[in-house]
Amino acid sequence: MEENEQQKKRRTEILEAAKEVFSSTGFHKADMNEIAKRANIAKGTVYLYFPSKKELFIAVIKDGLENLSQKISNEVGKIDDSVEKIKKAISTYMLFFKSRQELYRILLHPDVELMEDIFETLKDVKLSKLPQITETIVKGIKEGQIRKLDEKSLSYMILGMTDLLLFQWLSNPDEEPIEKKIEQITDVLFRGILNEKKTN
Amino acid sequence: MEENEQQKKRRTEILEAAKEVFSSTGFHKADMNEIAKRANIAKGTVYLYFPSKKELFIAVIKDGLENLSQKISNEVGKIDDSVEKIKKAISTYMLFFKSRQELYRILLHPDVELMEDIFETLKDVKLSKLPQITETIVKGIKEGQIRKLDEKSLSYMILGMTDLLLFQWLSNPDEEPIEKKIEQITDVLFRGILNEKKTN
Amino acid sequence: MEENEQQKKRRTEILEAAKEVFSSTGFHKADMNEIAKRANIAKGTVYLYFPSKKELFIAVIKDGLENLSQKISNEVGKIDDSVEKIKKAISTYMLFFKSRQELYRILLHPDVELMEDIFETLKDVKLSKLPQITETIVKGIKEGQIRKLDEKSLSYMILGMTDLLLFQWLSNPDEEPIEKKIEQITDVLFRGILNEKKTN
Amino acid sequence: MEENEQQKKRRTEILEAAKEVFSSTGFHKADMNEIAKRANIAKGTVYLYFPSKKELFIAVIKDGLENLSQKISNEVGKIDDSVEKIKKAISTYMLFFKSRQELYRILLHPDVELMEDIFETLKDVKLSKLPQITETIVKGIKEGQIRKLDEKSLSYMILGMTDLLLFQWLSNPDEEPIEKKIEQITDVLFRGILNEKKTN
DNA sequence: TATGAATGAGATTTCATTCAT
DNA sequence: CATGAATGAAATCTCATTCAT
Repeated sequence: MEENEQQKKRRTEILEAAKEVFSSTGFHKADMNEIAKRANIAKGTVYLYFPSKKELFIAVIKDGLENLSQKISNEVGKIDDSVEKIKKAISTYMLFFKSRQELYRILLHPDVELMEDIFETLKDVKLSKLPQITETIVKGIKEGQIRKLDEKSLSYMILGMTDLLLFQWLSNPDEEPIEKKIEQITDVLFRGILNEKKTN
Repeated sequence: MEENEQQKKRRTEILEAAKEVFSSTGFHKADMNEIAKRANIAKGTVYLYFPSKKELFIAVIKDGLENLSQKISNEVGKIDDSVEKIKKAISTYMLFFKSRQELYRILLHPDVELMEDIFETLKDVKLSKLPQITETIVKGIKEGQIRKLDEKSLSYMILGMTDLLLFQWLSNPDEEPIEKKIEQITDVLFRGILNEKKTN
Repeated sequence: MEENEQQKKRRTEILEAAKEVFSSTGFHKADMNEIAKRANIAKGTVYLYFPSKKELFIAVIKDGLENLSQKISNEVGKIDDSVEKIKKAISTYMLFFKSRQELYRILLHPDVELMEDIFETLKDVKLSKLPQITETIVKGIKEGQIRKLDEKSLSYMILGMTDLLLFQWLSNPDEEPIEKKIEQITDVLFRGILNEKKTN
Repeated sequence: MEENEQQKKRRTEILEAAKEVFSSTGFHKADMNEIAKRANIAKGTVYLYFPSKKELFIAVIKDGLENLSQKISNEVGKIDDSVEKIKKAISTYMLFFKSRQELYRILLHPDVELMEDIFETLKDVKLSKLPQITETIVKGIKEGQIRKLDEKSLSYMILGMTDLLLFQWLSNPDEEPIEKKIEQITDVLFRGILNEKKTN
C-alpha cells in the first residue's frame, strides 16, 4: 500500500471509530482514548489527523452528510419523473439511515453548544439536504404535476415527515418493514400536493 | 405566604432559572452555580429541590411538555369538528414554542447521553404529545372525514411537518408570520388525508 | 478562629506549600496536586484561592519580595548615617535569604516565559529592591560622604555584588560565616580595591 | 566538504537553531520540531547529534561559555598590567553579551530544575568564568597594586557588578553607550565609593 | 432549611522520544 | 545516516456534589 493510501485508510478508520463512540456516548462523554483504541492506534495519532475532538466530531458529521447527499443524487439522477424522483429521494434517505443508525443518532441529537459549529454544515446539507427535492418540486410545479406551493416549505415538510417516520420505525424496527413507512409518507404527501386533475 | 406555597414558588423559580441556563448553554456547559444565582438562592439549596443536575434537566423538560399538553387539551377540547381540532392542535403547538423558544431549543437538541433518560418522558409526551390528535384522527376516520390511514404514523407525520416548519420559521422569524406556516401545513395535510368525496 | 482569619491562614498555608514545591522542582515540574497535599487540602481548594498555577507562582514571589522590602525598610529606617544605612541594607538582604533559601532559588531562576509576567513585580522590588539604597546614596552624595556617582547604576552594582556573594556563600555555607561576606562587600565598596599609594 | 566537516557544520547549525529557540521561548516551551526546522533537518536527526532536549540545552550553554572564556583569554592575554587586565576582562564580557543577547537570556534564566545539571558547567565556567581574573587578582596583590583581599570573593563581586550593569544596560540599550557602564564599574571598583576626605 | 467552602474525579492535548523505512 | 509518523505519559483545571455550620 502506498504512503498516501495508508493515510487515507487510517483517516477512514478514525472516522469510523469516532462515529461509533460518538453515537453511543454522545459528544461529551466520548473519550478520545476510546476512539483511538477502536481505531487501533495511539491517542496522539488521532491528533495527527484531526486537530481536536470537536473537529473530529464535525468531520464525522460532514462525512456522513456528504455520503448521503451523494447517494440521493445518484439515485434521483437516474429518474426523470418529478413525483418518482421525490419518492426515490425519500426512500433513499430512509434506507441510508436504516443501515447507518449511529450516524442518525449523532445527526439528530447534536449538543446545543456544538450546533453553532455544525450549523453551517447542517444547513448546507441537512436542511437543503434535499436540494434536488427542492429543484424537483420546482420542476414538478412547472410541469403541472404539483400544485403551486412554496417549494422551500414543502421541502421542510417532506423532511419532517420522513425524519419522524424514520424515528418511529427505528424505535420498533421489527414491527413492520421500512418500506411501509415510505408508502405512508408518499400516500399522504401526494394526495396532498398533487393537482386535482392528477387524481382523475 | 404559607410554608408550602413558598416551597412551590421556589421550585418554580429554580425551574425557570434552569430553563434559561440549559437553553443558552446546553446541558453540559450549564453551571449549577449559575442556575442557583439566577434563582437567587445558594447552590446547595438547588439540591434540596432536585437530587441532581440531570434530574433538574429532566424536570425542566417534563414541566414544559406537560404545559404544552395542557394547552393543547384546553384548546382542542372546545372544538368538535375533527379537522378543526387537528388544525387547532398544530397552531397551538407552534404558537406555544413561538413564545417559549428556550424550551424549544432544549427539547430539540438534548444530548445523546441524556436521551435514554429523557426518552421515557419524551415518548410519553412528545411522541404522543398529541395523543388527542391520535384520538381525533381515529374519530375523524370513523366519521368518514379522514381516509383510512394508520393513526399513529399519521400523528408522527403531522408532528414532523410541524416541527420542521417551526424550525424553518424560527430560523427567520421576521420573514413571514407564523400563521403562514400553519396554513402551509394544513393545506398539504388536508388535501392529502381527506377523502375524495370530502373535496367535492 | 473567625471565618476571615481561617481564610487568611489557609491562604498562607498554600503559599508556604507552594514556595516549597516551586523551590524544589521549579515552576514547570511543580504539581498542583503536590502543593495541595502539602497544604493539607484538596486540589480544587487551591483554585478557590488562586486562579491558576501561574498566579500562584507570582503570588509566592510577590509575597516574598514584599516581605524583604518591609524588612529592609524597618532595619534601615532606624539608622541615620548613609554609609551605615547601606551596610545595613546589604546585611539585611543577605540574612533574609540566608533563612529563606527556597525563596532565593525561586527568585533567582524564574523561567524565561514567566519573566514577562513577573517582570513588573521584579522590577518594582528586586531591581529597585533597594529603593532606600538609591535614596540613601543620593543623600550620601548631597552630604558629601559619597562621591558623585550615578545613583541608579550604583544601586545595581551593590545589588550585583550582594547577589553573587550570597550565591557564593550559599554554595558553601559552612566555609565561613555570612558576616564575612558582608564585610568583604562593604570593604570593596567603600574603599575600592586599589592600594592607597596608587591614588597618589 | 568532507564527511567530518559536514558533521561539524550540522552540529553547529543545530546549536545555532537551538540557541534562538531556547532564547525566545525558554527551555520548556521550546519545541524540538521548531529547532529541527530552523536547522533545516528532520526532527529525528537532531537526536543523532544530541541525546536529549536537555543535553542540547546544556550544549548550547557550554558552547557559549567556552566561546566567552576563549574571548576573554585572548584579549586579556595581550595585556600585562593587572588593573588593565581586569578592565579588559570586564569590557570583553559586556561586549560579548551585547552581541549575543539570546545567549545572555538563556544563561541568566535557566530553569531551577535544570540548574542542577547545568551547575557543574556553570560552576566551571561562569563562576570562575573569569579564572584569569582570579589569577590576575592574585598577581596584582603580589605586585602590590591591589589590596590584600580574598581573590575568589573579589571575582564574584566583579562578576556581580558586571552582570547587573549589563542587565541594566540591556533593559535600556539606547539610553547610554555600554562603555559608560564599563567605566562606572571600574570607577567604583578601583576607587570605592567614598570621598577621599573620608579616608583620612 | 439554607448556605457556600471544600472536595476530587475526570479528560483533552502536547510534545519528547522512538523506530520502521 | 536521515526521516517523520507514531507513541503515550503527564498535568491543569472544572464543576457536580457533599456536608459542617
